[in-house]
Amino acid sequence: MTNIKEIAQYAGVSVSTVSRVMNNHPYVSPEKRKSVLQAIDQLNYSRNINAIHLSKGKTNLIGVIIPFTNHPYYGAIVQGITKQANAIGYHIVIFQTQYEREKEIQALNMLQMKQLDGIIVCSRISEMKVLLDYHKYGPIILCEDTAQAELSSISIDHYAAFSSALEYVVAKGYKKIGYSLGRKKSRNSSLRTKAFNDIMNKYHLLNKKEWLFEGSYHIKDGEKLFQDWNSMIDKPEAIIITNDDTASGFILTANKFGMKVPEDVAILGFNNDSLSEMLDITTVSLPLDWIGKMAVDLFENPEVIRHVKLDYTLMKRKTI
Amino acid sequence: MTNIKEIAQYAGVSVSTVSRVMNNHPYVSPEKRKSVLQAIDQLNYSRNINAIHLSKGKTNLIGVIIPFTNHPYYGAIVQGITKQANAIGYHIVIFQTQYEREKEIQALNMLQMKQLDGIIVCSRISEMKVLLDYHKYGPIILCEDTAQAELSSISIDHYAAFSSALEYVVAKGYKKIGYSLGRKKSRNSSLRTKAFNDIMNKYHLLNKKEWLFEGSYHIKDGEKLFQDWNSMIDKPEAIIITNDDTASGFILTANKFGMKVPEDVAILGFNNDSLSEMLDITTVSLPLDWIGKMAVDLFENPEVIRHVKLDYTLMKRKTI
DNA sequence: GTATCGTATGAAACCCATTTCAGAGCAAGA
DNA sequence: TCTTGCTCTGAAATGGGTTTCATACGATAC
Repeated sequence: MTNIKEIAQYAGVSVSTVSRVMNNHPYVSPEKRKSVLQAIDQLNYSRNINAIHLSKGKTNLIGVIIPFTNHPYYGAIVQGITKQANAIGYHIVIFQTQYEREKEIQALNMLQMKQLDGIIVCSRISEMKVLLDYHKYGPIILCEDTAQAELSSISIDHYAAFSSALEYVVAKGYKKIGYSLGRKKSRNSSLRTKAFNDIMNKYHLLNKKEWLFEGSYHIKDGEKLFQDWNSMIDKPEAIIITNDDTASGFILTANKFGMKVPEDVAILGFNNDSLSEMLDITTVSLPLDWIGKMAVDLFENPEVIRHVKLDYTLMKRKTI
Repeated sequence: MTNIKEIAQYAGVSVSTVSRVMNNHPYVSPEKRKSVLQAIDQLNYSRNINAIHLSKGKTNLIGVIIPFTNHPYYGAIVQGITKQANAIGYHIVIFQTQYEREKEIQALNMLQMKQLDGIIVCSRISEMKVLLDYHKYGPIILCEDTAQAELSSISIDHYAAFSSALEYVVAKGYKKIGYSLGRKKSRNSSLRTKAFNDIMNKYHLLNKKEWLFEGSYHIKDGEKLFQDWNSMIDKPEAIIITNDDTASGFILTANKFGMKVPEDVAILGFNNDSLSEMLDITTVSLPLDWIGKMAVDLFENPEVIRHVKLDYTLMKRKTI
């Protein structure tokens, strides 16, 4: 591998001059620039970026922590992140945790060791104080509803979004209402739970423990959700399902069993996936690609800690 | 930031010894090891990985080139890659090209500049010779059916898979058969086209140009596909659709228009997504996560150029 | 005529670890 | 007693850039 020294020799200049040419610095005479360029071409030189990283102390790499790659919710966020990151000259390293804490720590360690310039946490496992601990090594952006003074965040107001969804269900006249979540203990989930409890109290509606369903991630989970619901003696008449994938699985399974939505059970989903559009699922549209874009924006301005909230939209369709 | 030198000083040893401790080399006396460990703890030291990368000449990073992140096909492959890569101590950098050549070149340049130890190309844009050009900088693994002597590859035998799908359609008695592709000019597509032409010739069936549909990627494309099909005067009675996402979009749209599958039009998909299972779509199951896993295996053994072919399975369900 | 400023250039310091090489000390085998 | 051979250690070379600092020169300002 030829290096900058050889180029300097070949071109009859100093390494500084070569470096200046490579980085488009001014103050290089046209003749020297030309001979450097020639040397680069002749010797087929390309810089060793690891040396640059070492020297500059940055890598133009952002770590992205997600639980799954093959999921529309995270796929959409990652899409948004990638686009914006590319736009500002960054690339992203994917950390697929499958909710294993260790994988998340790996990413944080890479921040500490300077392999990453920053981290975007789409779904968190560790406690907040662990993240705060690592924040000194570089910006950590949270995609969750938080008010941490030290960490910027970008999120949807899940409390409000869920509330408005539930208000809509109530307004439609449903009284026996259930809901489903992914992980019970995630930040988003707890906000939704709070919203659910508050609204149900407000209208003095029955809030049955069994009508909270867990483990809704993928389309297949919707199948299980239907079976759980179907095996109940006292069934909720409407279910707010945490994402459209699971909602779709529920509805398609229901149809197989000869049941109709919303006649037999009303469904309201989240995310406004293209699948939900196809199935005419009433859902709360979340601007996922914007979350990604904004996360990168926040990363770019680490001096200013901000908590950005994005808007949601209720898409009224035909499942409730 | 404290560095290895400071640790050495603090612990009263040489940097070599510190390095030995960090890398678990033998031949360090227990006392020195202990004092180094203490120093590390005291000064809260962590290695600068960029220096390690520079020194070792590798980064434990694999680039992955895909067109989209939010797509089940690539999501599944990436899932497989990530898992296996993690297992051998690697991380992956995503290059989402959206079929822009420039993005692909970016990845190749990062290989050249040693930011990546290798590249897995899930969907290629550039001509083969471009890739061959960069192969000298590190292993490039192709996820496509190729016989390149210099590059390892992992693929499904798309010719055989498509052929057997088509044979099945023919055996079901269909004579007017169409098919859809993503990009017409991709390697996989051309294999499918060849298979289509061969089989149609074999059975002396009509091979109409208009019955080849393009641009099938996402579920929404299925909607358009249906409309295209529906507006035809002379319609094919069966369509082999290049992926389950598009097939699902087609079927759901058809249902909205009051048409039934397979009564009004028979559909056969590819990939065996969970959505296809839900919708009972007859499809060709492709082991996508295995593609990912095998790609990493091939990357790991760059001395041996291999062309691995994985098996497919026809999932007979209810849309044909 | 002199002070000042912008352009141009190279030497050297700096970023930070790994790894080779040489040598020291000590124990076991001949 | 002498030779191997193993354990342990540090100096120095190596990987390859960026950037600061000092300096030189020509041109403009006063």
